[in-house]
Amino acid sequence: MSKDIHNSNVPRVCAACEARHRGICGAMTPDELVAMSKHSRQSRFAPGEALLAESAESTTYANIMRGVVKLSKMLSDGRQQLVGLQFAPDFLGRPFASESPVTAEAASTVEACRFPRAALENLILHNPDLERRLLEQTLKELDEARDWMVTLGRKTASEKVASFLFLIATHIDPLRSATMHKAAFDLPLTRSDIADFLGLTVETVSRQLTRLRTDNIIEITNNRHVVVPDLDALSDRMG
Amino acid sequence: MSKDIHNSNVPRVCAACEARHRGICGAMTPDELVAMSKHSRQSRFAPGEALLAESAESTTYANIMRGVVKLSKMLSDGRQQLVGLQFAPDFLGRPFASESPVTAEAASTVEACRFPRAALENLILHNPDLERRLLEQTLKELDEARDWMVTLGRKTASEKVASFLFLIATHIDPLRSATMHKAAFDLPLTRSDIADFLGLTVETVSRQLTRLRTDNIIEITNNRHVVVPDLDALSDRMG
DNA sequence: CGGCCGGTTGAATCTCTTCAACGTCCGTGG
DNA sequence: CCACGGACGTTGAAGAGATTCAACCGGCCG
Repeated sequence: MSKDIHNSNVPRVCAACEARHRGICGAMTPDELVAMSKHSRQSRFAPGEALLAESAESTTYANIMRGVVKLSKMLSDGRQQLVGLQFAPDFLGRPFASESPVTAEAASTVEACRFPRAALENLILHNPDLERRLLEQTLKELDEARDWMVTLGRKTASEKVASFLFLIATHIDPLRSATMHKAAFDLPLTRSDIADFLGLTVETVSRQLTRLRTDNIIEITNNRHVVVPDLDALSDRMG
Repeated sequence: MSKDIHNSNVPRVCAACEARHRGICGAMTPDELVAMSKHSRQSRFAPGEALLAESAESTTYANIMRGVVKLSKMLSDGRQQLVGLQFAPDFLGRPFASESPVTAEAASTVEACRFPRAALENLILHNPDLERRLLEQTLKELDEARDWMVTLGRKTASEKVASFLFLIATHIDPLRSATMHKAAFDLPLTRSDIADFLGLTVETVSRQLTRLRTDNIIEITNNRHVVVPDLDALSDRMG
């Protein structure tokens, strides 16, 4: 976070940004950040607001600075499936394509740094590291998607819910260490979102959550706040 | 296919290769092909043979020249999920990582062009187009994975089987045009593989196949050969 | 206050799985 | 040569897990 402390060239917004040294911005020089920040604009999205629409034209990309974004796809009859969750400092948008293959909506309140497609694509031409970062994020998303395919295709309802809670517990706080055995967080998704993520119904999700609660694997207060006293006990339920 | 016809520098194996102008090789100059072909070696894999093992060290990458490769992941108790199918001229392997996150096995007889990790990674340093191709293939795989998540999470057994047949019908023959309404092919997967791809049991797959057959959506001979007289009728069953 | 959204719980239903039997094909070995 | 065993596939009957339908609760906003 302090690599730029002696470099007054770094734009103020970037110097203060959590994501400055991560995500694609981590591959940019101070000069490049200056160039980008001229085109970029920070904006805030309320839960439910769309950042990208499935198979719709989009002329901007974004970096997530805070909050959780849900990626989803829909069948013609309205059935919906969440195909990914994104957290800071993830890059949002489909490189080199004007159409996004997915819908992206703010799950919680989201702050994002948006910039035009062309600005990034020009920068890439001169900075191969940037393309490398994009490739690496895409590979990470591919790994996550494939991991989730196993959950969707082969796990039971209770294993799915446990897997979801574990995913959130380990991703929502970028600062928490991997060795901690306890976790506490607010669920960024409604029961209905969770159901769409897991390929289940709301009722099934609700039943499995109460079961995990009565089995003392988790505590729930206010419907949204979850405490996991022992992550190992939770992961034992993931199959 | 004839772009190299006046260029005697292109290695003979590459000039004859179906994938010469596609996949990552399409981004290589004749000189680069020469350099790569010094390190590469074509090999053949029988159905069931492994090309990569999940979370195992791997020092080679490969391009698929012919056949179908299945990518899979396994849970600790043995439950298995196929997370992707790859066809010529797909690139196989995880760029910039020594461990593959998935197992890759030949489904049908596969011919592949293998080369050491280092050879490709060195080449990438001098040829950004190559990295672009890798990014594009990764994005394509990500899109496919997310499409399949919808199938796994939200479709019924019969919709899943129809979706699978449609996927094979439209991917197994690289030459068929997208406008053709009829398709005929040999299934590259056993019923058990299909079940693992769809998150179902073999019995359910078998029942849904016979149902599609008695409904005259498909014809099956020899358990493996499938004729789809009307792809539109099939896609009506995909949900 | 009334209505709506998000969530939980119960009972009935249904889809898919499980368990079991059986058929075919094919390579092996007595 | 044919009998045997195993891999692959289909079909039937019983069972389990998730869905569907319905009722209900609490909080919030107009």
